Amino acid sequence: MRIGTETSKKPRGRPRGFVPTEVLDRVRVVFLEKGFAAASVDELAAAAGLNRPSLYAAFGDKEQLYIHTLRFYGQKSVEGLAAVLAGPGTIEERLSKVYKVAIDLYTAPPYRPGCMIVGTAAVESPTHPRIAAVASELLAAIENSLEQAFAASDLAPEPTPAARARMAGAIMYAIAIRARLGARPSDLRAFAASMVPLICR
Amino acid sequence: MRIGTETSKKPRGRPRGFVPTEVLDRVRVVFLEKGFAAASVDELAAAAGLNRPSLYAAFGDKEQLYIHTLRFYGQKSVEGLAAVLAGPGTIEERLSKVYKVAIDLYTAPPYRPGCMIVGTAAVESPTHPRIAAVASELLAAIENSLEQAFAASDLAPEPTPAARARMAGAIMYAIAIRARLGARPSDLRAFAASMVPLICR
DNA sequence: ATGTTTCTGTACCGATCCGCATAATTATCC
DNA sequence: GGATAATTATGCGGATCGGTACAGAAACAT
Repeated sequence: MRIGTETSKKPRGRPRGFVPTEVLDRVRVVFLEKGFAAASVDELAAAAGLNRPSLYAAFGDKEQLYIHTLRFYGQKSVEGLAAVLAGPGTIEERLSKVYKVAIDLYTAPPYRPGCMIVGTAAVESPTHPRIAAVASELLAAIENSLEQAFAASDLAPEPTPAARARMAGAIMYAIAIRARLGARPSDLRAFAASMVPLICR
Repeated sequence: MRIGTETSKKPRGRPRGFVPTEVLDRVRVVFLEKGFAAASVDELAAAAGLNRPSLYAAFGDKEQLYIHTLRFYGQKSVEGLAAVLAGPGTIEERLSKVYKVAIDLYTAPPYRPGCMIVGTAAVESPTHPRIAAVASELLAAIENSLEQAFAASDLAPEPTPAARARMAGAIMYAIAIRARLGARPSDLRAFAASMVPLICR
């Protein structure tokens, strides 16, 4: 099995008929809607546009495919978060932007899927420790990125940047859960707007 | 099918060999560990100590059994929350007690299961709207209970009790998620301890 | 005792599950 | 062109899935 996302120069045999990152992007949609356990490999292969053996050859079994997808999703999310936090404006404005972007993604029709980590990875943790480890890493990366932004801001030293980051993260997870349970985007925006000043006070 | 938890006086035929609430309590353990999709009816029946047909006759299909279990779990959780909030002490002390009780439940070995609503119901929401509805009701009840406690406290009118309740709820959901991902109880206690003064400020 | 009603237990159903064995296909290397 | 290497496509296979039919068992009513 070749690593799913590597890009070596000239492979020996027949070339792939697909782009691994595109496959992960299509598979993500299914995992995000149904979760790991309820998503069948048949559905995943159909969504990816290839057959089961190709999926297995490229990414391993269902758990490994899910982990590849989760890492792919999580890495892009963390990068997007860092990009917004590194942008212009006060820390309040940037945090508001973070929540705005997140709410748009989390409430995208027709699934209102929330966040893949909070919404689908958490449930598998007790029975799939490798999934739990990846999800924990990603949440730590998110909160680390938030902490750096707070540390670089001109907010009061108390609460500490770490405490603010954990709080901001908690609000994000709450948004993700409520989105997945069907909350309206307007309610989530109001929720975020009411929390930002409390985090940045 | 008789309603699972009713307690009529004198049923006509052969009496049940089980107590519905005890069955729900045993089934809850399996659902809490594996989630709805990954828990098989065979496992559930074995954990409950009865056969599949008896489960179906008493509670309906797997989704209805899960909903019965979720309501049973959620109602007891809401009652426990209200009891702690109605107890003695300042609002800070009572909120700390709420988190302490929650952390103990959420990190109970060997599964560190977190909360059934956040940890297992959320993932099914896009594909099982009835589960989503029940989960939303329960979260609303939790936040409503918190809001009443804040409204009855002597905290400053700003932030509003509703905002404090949503924030306190968000912290609780974050604790549940981190517990299910394997966080250590001591870290969760430190997290809760750092958040209580921010909520009650 | 007889009949009625309800629950229990066995056994089965078709469908779906995940993973792979095998063979055909398509590329590079010599 | 021939050999090698990697991917694709077909299809199977054992297991498990959720749900139920049916007959036996245990209570009440009369």
